[in-house]
Amino acid sequence: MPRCNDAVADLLQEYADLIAITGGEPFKVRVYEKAARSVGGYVQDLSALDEAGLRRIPNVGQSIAAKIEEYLRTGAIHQLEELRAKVPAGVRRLIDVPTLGPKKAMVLYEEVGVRSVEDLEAAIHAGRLQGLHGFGPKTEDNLLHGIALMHKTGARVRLDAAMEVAEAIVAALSDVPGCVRCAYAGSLRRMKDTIGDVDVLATADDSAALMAALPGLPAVAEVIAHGETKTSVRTDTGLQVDLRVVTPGSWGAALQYFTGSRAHNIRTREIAVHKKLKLSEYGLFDVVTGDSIASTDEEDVYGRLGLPWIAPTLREDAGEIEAALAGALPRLVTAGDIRGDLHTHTVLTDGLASLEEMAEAAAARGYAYYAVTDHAPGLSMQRMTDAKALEQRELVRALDGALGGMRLLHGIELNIGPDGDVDWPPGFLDGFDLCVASVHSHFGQSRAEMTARLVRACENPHVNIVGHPTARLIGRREPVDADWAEVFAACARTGTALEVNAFPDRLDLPADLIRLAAGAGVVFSIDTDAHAVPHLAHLRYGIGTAQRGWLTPEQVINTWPLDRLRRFLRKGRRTR
DNA sequence: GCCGTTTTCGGCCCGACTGTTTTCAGTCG
Repeated sequence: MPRCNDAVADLLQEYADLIAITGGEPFKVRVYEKAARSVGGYVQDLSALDEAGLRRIPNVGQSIAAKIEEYLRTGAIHQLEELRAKVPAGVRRLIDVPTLGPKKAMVLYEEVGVRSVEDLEAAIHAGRLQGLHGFGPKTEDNLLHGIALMHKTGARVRLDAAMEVAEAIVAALSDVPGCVRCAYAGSLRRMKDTIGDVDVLATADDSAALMAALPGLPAVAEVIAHGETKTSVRTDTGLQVDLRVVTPGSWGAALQYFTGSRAHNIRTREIAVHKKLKLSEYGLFDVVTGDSIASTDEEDVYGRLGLPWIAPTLREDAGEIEAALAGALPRLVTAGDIRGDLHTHTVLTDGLASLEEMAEAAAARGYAYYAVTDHAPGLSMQRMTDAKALEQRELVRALDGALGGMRLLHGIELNIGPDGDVDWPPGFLDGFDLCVASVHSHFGQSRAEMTARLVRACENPHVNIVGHPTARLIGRREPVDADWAEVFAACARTGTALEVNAFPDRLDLPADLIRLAAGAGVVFSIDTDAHAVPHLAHLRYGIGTAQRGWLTPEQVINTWPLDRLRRFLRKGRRTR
């Protein structure tokens, strides 16, 4: 189940959306949005807090604390219910369409009677928006494109959202009497960047108790199918969950089968056929005698096929079978290899926690080093100044080594301007231990412009890491268009690392581009881009993405010892 | 509705971009 904080954050965000749609006070909208973010990123669980505790959360005052209390006590907020009564749920979903905000959503609802995204699409095709003030032909095109983008990701959900649901269900089912083992499989175990449905596998001698338990879990809204060994449900967030139960002796074969991918499974079954064997979810069998040869664990199943165990993140039939047969599988980077996070924020710009709080949490994760990289002034809304950066540096130096020996690096997240230049001149950049540089604007440049822009950033002797290189937001913004081969060549030539941003709505670079870049000799930094303490735990998604890109620890700069990392960060600088 | 080197009221991030306008509203980051 999502944390209570997340549920409250969702409600506050919904309240903000509904105020905006109904034309409420703009300041009020921002306050509720800020409160939602603060609550979502707050370390302590809300349900453990009293009124005074709630009010200590930034941007939560008397009124919002009262609403949170009401929710914790009754499960609802009456002011929110009143707004919900005024605005159909589908109208709120309209603002999820890129380029469609609250104002236009309300016009569409009041003037044309549009009550959902589907209504909007139909209205555009029927020409019912023509003549409507503020809706010209270009707007219609943009809306249709936005809707198409939404449909493309379709019902797929973000990796972290699926993970939360899966982990809660696995935990609950593991406690069911008779359950021997339980785990999630499918695309979630392969760490794909979006998840269509959650596959859960369990073993038990008698499946009945597990079949009965799943529909009764609190997050379940609807039972789609209900049989003896398979039950499918839909959660209250609309995510489909399939539970499959096999006997304990079939665990390995079933886990292999349900982890997939389909293409990988076809390959492994072909190998079985050539060996006069049959591979199914129940085991690996001798075709002639029908005897079970292997089934209890995955290593055994792969081993009897003549293969080493293959990490789930590689199972896409993207060369892993050939590599396995040749004994050439990579030693994949793991969370345990990571010595530090090199892209993080604090309250100095748009983070939610102080430098001390972030650093303490990083030290608690056992990091040897940790870089603070707040936004540079080019992102004007963040109001960074030279003085603020220098002041923060003193704080960083004072804390350096003080938290369990963890070394602190003072970094910055620069903005790569339209022409590839960055926020500060070389003289000022010399003072930072490292510079991440990212695209935050002008996403629609042509391929030639964007390529030149990124190459120029790499050629800057102060730019160490290109942050979230494609700038995609999963389901919301397409990656920028660039000649990636040229960009990767520039990275390799100049000693510039590419980021594997672990934030679940980014996962950027994406895995396919990671493999291409690695082939060009590029090195990487797996970072969380954390804006709050809980975000530091997103590292796992960056690790999963890096593994899907076949990365080894050697190719990841933040697995390196600090002295080696520092040599890399020196790049083409004049000093240090 | 929150907050405080502007401190219990008055201000709240702000500039770029787009599409639609003919001077501006809406959206985005």
